[in-house]
Amino acid sequence: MKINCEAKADCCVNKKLTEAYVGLAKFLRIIGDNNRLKILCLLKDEELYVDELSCNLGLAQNLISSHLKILNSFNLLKIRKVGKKNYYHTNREVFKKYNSLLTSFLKNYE
Amino acid sequence: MKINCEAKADCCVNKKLTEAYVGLAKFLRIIGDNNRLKILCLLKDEELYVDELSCNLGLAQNLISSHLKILNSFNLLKIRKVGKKNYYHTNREVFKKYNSLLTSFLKNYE
DNA sequence: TTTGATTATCAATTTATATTGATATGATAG
DNA sequence: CTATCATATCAATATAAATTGATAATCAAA
Repeated sequence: MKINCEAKADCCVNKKLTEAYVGLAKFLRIIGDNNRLKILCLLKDEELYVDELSCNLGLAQNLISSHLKILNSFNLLKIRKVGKKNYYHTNREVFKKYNSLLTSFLKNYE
Repeated sequence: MKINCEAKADCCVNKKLTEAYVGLAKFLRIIGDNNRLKILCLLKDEELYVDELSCNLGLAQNLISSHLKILNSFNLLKIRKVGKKNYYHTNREVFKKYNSLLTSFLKNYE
């Protein structure tokens, strides 16, 4: 027996909505990594440069660097360059945006 | 020059906290998939059985089934079996738990 | 203007995850 | 029972992402 799928749900057909979900999924995967979560945690209320992150997390410098690049690719971070050092801190506006998107998604399940 | 890492941040040493973050990261990856987000979206306020999900999303039955298994592995869903059909709906308590964990994490960045 | 410090990049590898095709399982009606 | 519907499983493949090792780029001080 065939199922009637004529009336598809909004989240499957609404262009705006599906695009928002693609962005949301991407955001979730970007912060859904143990090492990136730790990086973000360290950057919670101070800015740190790469070697400090590397040292604190016990992870190779290039690994930290590549995770920072990934976080940066989503504009989750900002850099302040001082001499040789690159100080990273969080980009609160972008977090705010995805936080509210996520909140409105998750509140449907509470 | 060596960096002093004696005083590591809480999120790097606190056992309870780091474990919570491992769970959080896992949760984020589990819902951070486009198809699983769509499934959750469809299950927002009704229960559906596998073929309905498959039909609505235009995805193969076994693919839906495996995504449901993944969501289920994290207790995000509940099943109600009626005859041959398995109706899935969301497990609100678990969402609530991770939602609050996530909220308290993200609020640091607003 | 070379040296050391700091960070980024890159190719190679490993690990994780998603998808597909085929098949098995379980339930129900006849 | 047997046929069919609904779902799950499984091996194989494909895709994506993380990690490593080596090296390049960048900057500042000596």
